[in-house]
Amino acid sequence: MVTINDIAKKAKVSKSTVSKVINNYAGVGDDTKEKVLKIMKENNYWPNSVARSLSTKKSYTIGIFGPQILNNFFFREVFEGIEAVMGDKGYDLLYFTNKQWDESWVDYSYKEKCENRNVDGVIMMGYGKVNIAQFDRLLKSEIPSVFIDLDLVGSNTSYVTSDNTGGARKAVEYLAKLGHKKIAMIRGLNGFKVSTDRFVGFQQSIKALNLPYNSKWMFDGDYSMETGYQSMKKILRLEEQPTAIFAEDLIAIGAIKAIREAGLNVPEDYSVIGFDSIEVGRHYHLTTIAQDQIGLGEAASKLLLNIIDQKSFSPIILPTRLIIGETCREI
Amino acid sequence: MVTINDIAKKAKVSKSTVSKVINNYAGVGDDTKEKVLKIMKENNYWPNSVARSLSTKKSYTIGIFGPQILNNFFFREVFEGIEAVMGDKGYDLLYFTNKQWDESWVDYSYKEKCENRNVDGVIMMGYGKVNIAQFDRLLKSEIPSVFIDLDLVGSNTSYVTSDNTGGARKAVEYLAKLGHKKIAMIRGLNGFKVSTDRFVGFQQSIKALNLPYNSKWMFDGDYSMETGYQSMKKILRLEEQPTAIFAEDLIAIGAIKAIREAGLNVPEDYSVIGFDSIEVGRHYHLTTIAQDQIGLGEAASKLLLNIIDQKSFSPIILPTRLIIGETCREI
DNA sequence: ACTTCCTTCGAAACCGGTTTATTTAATTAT
DNA sequence: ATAATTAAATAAACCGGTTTCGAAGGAAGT
Repeated sequence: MVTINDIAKKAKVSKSTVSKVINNYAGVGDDTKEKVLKIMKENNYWPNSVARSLSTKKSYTIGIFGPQILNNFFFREVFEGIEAVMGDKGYDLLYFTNKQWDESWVDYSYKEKCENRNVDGVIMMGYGKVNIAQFDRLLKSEIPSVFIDLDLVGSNTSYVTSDNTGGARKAVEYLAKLGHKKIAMIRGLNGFKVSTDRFVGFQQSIKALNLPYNSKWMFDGDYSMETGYQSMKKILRLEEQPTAIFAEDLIAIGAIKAIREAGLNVPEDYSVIGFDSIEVGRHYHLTTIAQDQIGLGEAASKLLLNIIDQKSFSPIILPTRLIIGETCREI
Repeated sequence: MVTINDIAKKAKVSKSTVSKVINNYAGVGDDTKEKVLKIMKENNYWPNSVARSLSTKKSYTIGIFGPQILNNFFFREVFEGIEAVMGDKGYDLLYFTNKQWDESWVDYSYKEKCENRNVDGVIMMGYGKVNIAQFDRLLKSEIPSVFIDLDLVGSNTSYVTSDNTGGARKAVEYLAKLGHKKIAMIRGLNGFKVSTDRFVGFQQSIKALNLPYNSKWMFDGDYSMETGYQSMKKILRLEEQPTAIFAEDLIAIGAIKAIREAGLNVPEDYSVIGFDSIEVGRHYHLTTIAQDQIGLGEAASKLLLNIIDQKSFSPIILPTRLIIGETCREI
């Protein structure tokens, strides 16, 4: 690897002078500058980021924490949005794997991992509301951080999320507009803020529109087809039947599967409306409340860059959008 | 951030002693060691990876290059396999974004970016066969690298891929077993090795089984539903019709869409067999030749670790597997 | 011709670690 | 008691950069 010393030697100048050329600082004569640039070019030289970040404390690296986000339909798209914005600004992305730290030795967590790698900021995603104490030290630290879908704020922390409550209201209002009154809801993990918010929105609309609320129509589990499938099977056995199901996309798809297996159909026998708008849902022509996943990633990135520059810390709430597919009908 | 100097000061020893404790080197008395460890723990201290990698040349970071792999169904799963193995071994993943380099200034490419970030090795994926000259400098460098689906070897380079030729043969043989003789093939990007290999396997089987080959049944495009959709529309207009279609999953799904739009059905009117086994295909109950995406990521990671340790450089070819769904029928 | 003021450049310290070589202290051998 | 050996600890150099500060040299002012 060619270093700044090699360049200095070849150009017969000091490394400080080379450094000034690299950073385009003043105080270097035109001739010298040109000579150094020429030698840099000839040797394919580029200053080593690691060494540089050691002294500048700026690494042009953004850390990403998220358990199992790579095999998650939703977060993969968010990741894409992050890449777009961060790549544009010259940042690379450091994905922290879930390596086994010897927790007994030292309380080594998000904050320490970020400091350890000198990341300029970090995006946190895929975390629930439970056990948020684990983020305490990060929130109190100097490290700029943005949470996705978890409303945490701190000295250098903010968050980005979709308008989950409003989105859920939209879903209920749409179903109501189609004439549905008896609406079931199957939601994902109870400890996750997003699902709680959607449940709140659901209840708000039920109340506002004066629709019946039946606790037997409420289910939760995880964000899987299996949850939808099993919950729908339970619904199918109920005496008092709902006419519509509201559930996150993957869950909704599982529900549709159960409905079809029972010899019934969507939207003839049940209307189903999803939430998320993941790619798979489109193949089912699922009517759904769409989030803007890529937009979430982009917004999180822009917010993080703003925090890094100490310009703005305001949380961002993105609107949702009703996408009419073929899984709801008028009754 | 607490540094080695802070610890040294608090423990009243030199930083070299602390370093020896950190690395568990000999030459430190038991009492001293214990004292230093205690102070490290009390201060949540962990040695800074950046500084460390500057002197050791080992960063515990693996670079990942891949244009647009995040919005690609296939590579996202490969990524998951990489995370599993690398995370286990204590490596984090550095995803290189496609920032705009000023190419006019210096020939700054894969090799330089890797050196620049001190990555211990790099996994390259999503590249075609065309323009492989861009990898020349990387192949000749010291940087351990593994290509996925591109058969490049070098002083510290090897590759991992699926048995695409054999997989394609399996597809044709299966269709032939079901009685199909007229088989169309729609394949992805012409410049990509994987598609070329699959085409070779296809032709081998056609010849071996003495089936008719019709160049009008051969299409290429990219790895998209649109390619499948458009190609299938052309097939539907052909005078001499094939009875089966072989295409990569996403393309196959596009073809199925075109078939259904034409008022026909799968497998009644056409049998369709895919290649890849991406998650979406499962929702279509697609019969397909499955690759092991996660296995590819795992194999690439293990191979890379072997190259880093200078233990083994042999390319790895993973077998494929026929998954029988509901899109092929006997005729 | 002498001071003053820029401009250009390099020496040295620094970032937070590792590593080599050397000093210091304690132990063993003679 | 002295020399030789060993173990423990540190000083200093190093990794590849940045940054501060002072020196050297030339131009301008008087």
